[in-house]
Amino acid sequence: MPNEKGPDHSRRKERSRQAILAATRALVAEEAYEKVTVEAIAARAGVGKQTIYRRWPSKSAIVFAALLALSEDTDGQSVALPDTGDLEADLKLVMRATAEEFADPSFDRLIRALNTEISNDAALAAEYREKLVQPLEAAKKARLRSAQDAGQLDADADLDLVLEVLYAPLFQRWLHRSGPLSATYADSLVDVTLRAFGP
Amino acid sequence: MPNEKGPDHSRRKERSRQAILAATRALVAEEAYEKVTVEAIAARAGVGKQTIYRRWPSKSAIVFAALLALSEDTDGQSVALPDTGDLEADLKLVMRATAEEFADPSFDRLIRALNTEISNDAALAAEYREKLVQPLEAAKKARLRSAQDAGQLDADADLDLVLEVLYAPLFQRWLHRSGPLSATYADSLVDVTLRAFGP
Amino acid sequence: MPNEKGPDHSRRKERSRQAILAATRALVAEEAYEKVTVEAIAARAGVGKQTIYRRWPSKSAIVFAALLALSEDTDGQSVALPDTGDLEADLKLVMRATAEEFADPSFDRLIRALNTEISNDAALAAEYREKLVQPLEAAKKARLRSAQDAGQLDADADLDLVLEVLYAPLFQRWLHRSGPLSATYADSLVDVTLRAFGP
Amino acid sequence: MPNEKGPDHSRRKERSRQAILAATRALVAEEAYEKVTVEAIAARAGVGKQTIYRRWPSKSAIVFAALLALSEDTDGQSVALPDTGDLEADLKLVMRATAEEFADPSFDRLIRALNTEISNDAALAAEYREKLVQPLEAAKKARLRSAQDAGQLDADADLDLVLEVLYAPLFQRWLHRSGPLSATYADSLVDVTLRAFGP
DNA sequence: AAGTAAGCGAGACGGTACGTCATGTCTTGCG
DNA sequence: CGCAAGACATGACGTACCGTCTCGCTTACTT
Repeated sequence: MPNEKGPDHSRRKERSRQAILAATRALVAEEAYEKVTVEAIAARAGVGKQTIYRRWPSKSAIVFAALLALSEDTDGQSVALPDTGDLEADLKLVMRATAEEFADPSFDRLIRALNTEISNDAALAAEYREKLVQPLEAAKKARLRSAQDAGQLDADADLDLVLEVLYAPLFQRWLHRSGPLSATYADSLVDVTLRAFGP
Repeated sequence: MPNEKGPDHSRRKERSRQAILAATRALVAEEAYEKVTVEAIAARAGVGKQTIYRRWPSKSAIVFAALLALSEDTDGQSVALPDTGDLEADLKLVMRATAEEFADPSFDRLIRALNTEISNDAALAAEYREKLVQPLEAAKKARLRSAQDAGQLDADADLDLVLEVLYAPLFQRWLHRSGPLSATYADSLVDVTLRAFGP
Repeated sequence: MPNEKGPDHSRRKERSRQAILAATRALVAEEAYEKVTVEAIAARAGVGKQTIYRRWPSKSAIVFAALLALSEDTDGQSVALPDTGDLEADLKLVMRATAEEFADPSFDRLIRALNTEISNDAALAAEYREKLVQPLEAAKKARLRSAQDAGQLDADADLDLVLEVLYAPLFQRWLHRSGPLSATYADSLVDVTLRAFGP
Repeated sequence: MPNEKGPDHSRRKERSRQAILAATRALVAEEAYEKVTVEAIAARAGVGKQTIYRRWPSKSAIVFAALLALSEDTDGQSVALPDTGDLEADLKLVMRATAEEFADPSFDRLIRALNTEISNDAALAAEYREKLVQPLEAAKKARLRSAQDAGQLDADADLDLVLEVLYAPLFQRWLHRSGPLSATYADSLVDVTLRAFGP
């Protein structure tokens, strides 16, 4: 039995909440992050500033929640990676898709904003890891473990390390804009990883 | 030919320039980056705000210049990596040193500030690559090329890719605080890289 | 003819009404008027804000109603001034009492609040005159008329003017804090008035 | 020798100060006082809000300063009342002028605002008395003293009281809108006063 | 005694203005 | 003449109230 004293305003709450998160995503996607103001979010969402500050303590937290909500929508489906039995093919598929994703300008701005926030706020970083990264990593590790069982990957390999070798170069290239995120590049990361951790 | 009309104010200029950069480094090292204000820098440096804005167009640029100046001081010495002939040993030495560096809190804040700026400003990112990253990468590649000549590394390996596999995982761990930056970890990155790109 | 559909909730209505007016008086008496908020009144009265706005259109109106209610309680008794036959003695009694009243701090704040409102809102001023001032003035004029009949006051005197000469100096001194509201002062106002309007 | 360390920015200061005071007077004259916002004053004056808050702590203080400045402009000339030797004629002239002044709508709003402030802030009231009221009262008393010397006024009369009897009824009528401020009314106040305090 | 509907407390909401803070520009007089 | 000092216009911040709007719950009357 829930211990809720007051009346239930959940319908209004939910409506304004969604309006705020949608407005935030729209603004972050279309402008530089520092130019996104809480006032602009409120105006775009058709909401008073106080309604925002009642729920979130800072712009970081709003942006974070906005992105979090985005992925929570698609939770059920996306947590499993393809497993055709061919590890190399499966990984290349995923890595090419990831590389393409980073190339989308509005996605780019969203993720840069997110990275800026979590880089400068350890608490947000922890929440980010727990809610977004870990579920995804669990799915990836499941695929790798299946590959280990099939003898396509060193059975003793540290899967965290495998994932880092696979993804970190792509991430760093994107963050520092230090090179093209081509399909070829995605493929070579898979090749390198398999050479390093192959049986 | 220098302008010989007036007195030589270059000494004052240089003195105030150094004071500003030092004050910036001190402030960025001791506080969260967003809390560092131009006014605080001016006050700490004993300088008028206009003297800062006359030289740099934005806070990003000041911070960037402050860090740039830091590494320019040690340019001559640091551009060469050790080359004992033992690639694995040399790399482990360097990687362990790098991992330790990231653990220093004031260095941590400086580099996080820098990363935030270059992640959100492509022009700064380009300058950063040109002035700081490329000289360092050139030195690293020189060491790798020496290893290729010695037959310790695949002669066809893409050295940019080698460097990414070596450094990007460490960088990502630090940025996202997703794991310890231990000597053991530094060593395994070298091991992985050598397995992937060994002859 | 009353609407006979529903039950009569007048008891609840009356109770909350009184609670609101009492809370308003208490707050206005104990704090600066601008710091009295509708929210505070509602909280103090243990009442929802809507219950207030259902009855009154503005804070002014509430405060006004609160003071109005205060004097309506004592209506029956207070509308007659003493008439001992000695005009001077009677007026001095009343004027001294008035002067003392203004000295009471909580009364002071209430009346200042009221004056602020009616000074800036002509409609409220009209209502104030009709409901509070005129009954009182009627009583005062009755006493003066009795004095005229007794030959103690010029039979042609404009009684409105007499009352102004008698009361306005006291009121202005209080409003502008431009001098003490002593019994001596009250007495001299009576003396002046009688000299001006005596037979 | 003044103890002023920094450079003298008095020209800019004075320009913005005058702009603020003028804008304040304009706004208070054209709208209800509660609807005058600091933001509107700043906008109208072409000035930042901070420039206002750097000088004055509250809206009251600005409005007060604005009105104060208004009368300080005309200080030199206005401090003397006419003295033709005919007290009654001189006073009627002044009282009629005063009554007319109160009828001007923009003056009305300004003075109502001022009265609201000084009624609710004792410190402001004191400053108001010192800077505006007392010089004026001194001038009025000088005229009355001249009348005493000429035997047109009781030599023992308390001049403060005389002034109150003369002006307070007019002021109260205006504040409470309790009657017309006609020339006839102005005249009767003079008549009453002379009857009360005549020789 | 149970049913019913008006009124209520609670408090979230869209807004407006507040007073503060940092930015980047402009001005003045000192050194 | 260049600089420190700092005032300035601008614009976002986060807070406080405003007056409006639901939401169950309470209450007083009806059946």
